[in-house]
Amino acid sequence: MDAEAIKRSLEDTGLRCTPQRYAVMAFLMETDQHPTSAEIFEAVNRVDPRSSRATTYNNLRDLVQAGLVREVAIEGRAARFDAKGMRHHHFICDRCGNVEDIDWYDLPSPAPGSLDKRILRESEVIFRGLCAKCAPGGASRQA
Amino acid sequence: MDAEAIKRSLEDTGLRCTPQRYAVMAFLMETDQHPTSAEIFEAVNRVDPRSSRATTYNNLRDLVQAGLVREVAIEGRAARFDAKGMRHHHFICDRCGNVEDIDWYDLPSPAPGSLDKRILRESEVIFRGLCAKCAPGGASRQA
DNA sequence: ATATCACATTAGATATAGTCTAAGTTCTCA
DNA sequence: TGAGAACTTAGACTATATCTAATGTGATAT
Repeated sequence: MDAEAIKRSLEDTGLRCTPQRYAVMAFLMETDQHPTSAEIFEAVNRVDPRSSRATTYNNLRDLVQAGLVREVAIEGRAARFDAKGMRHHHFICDRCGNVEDIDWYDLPSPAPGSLDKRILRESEVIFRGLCAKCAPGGASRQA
Repeated sequence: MDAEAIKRSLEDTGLRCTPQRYAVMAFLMETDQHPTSAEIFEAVNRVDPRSSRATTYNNLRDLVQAGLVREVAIEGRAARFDAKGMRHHHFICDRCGNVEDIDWYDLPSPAPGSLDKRILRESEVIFRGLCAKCAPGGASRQA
């Protein structure tokens, strides 16, 4: 996605396209690494040092509220962030904490009645388990 | 589950059945509220003040490691804990952060290949969305 | 043009959640 | 009964994230 498209997607949600906000969004769209806020802060300031930690947090909050970014909480670790592009599920490794995207596929609804009145957010779910590196026989590097 | 059964389940995993640890486990088994560590600490000490915060955290860590308890991370909030009884999925409300159990049902695996070498943990997943209270028309109390 | 005002950024203080340390206690088993 | 392992504890510490108050920036009206 080009600069103009990012700018438009920001403004479509009522957010100004500031250099700092743009940098966060652009970085999230070009990576598939599900970075933490600290990693985003570093990446943005590596290119052109011009965003504070507070602004990085502010912008991440705004982008999540605007529905452009998803935050993924992980037990005992910093939250990770993911630009919402195409619908997809997530997989989090129980051992190293890495987050991976899983291509979208339809999941059946829970037993009728058990989710009455609840609105599932597009039925995107989080799977847990051991990633390729951490599974027995894998390279098993701790992240 | 009675006291003896809790004691046995602890010792089966190699953990001593201390009063503090027993209290944490018993509280988690009798509630369906997915409490935070602070709530567990308070509940335990309300009955008989005899556990420190550090011990509560230590025991929660031990119980999670032993596979008797599940920790559920939530963006921007304290982790919540859940005694693993019968297999079940989880639902987390995007608005109030409440966690609900969803009765177990089989989910189809992701598209073949997309999880190569990954090991799904029993295919229990976390759904996201709006709970009954927070959905439009619901009572909408913030938790 | 420029005044105004809402939106945005910033450094640093503060809050919250959770971990570590070092000392003491209790259990187990030889 | 003594030794070592497992456990508990208060309080210090760390990590993550939010808040505050001052400053900066850009859109709009006049």
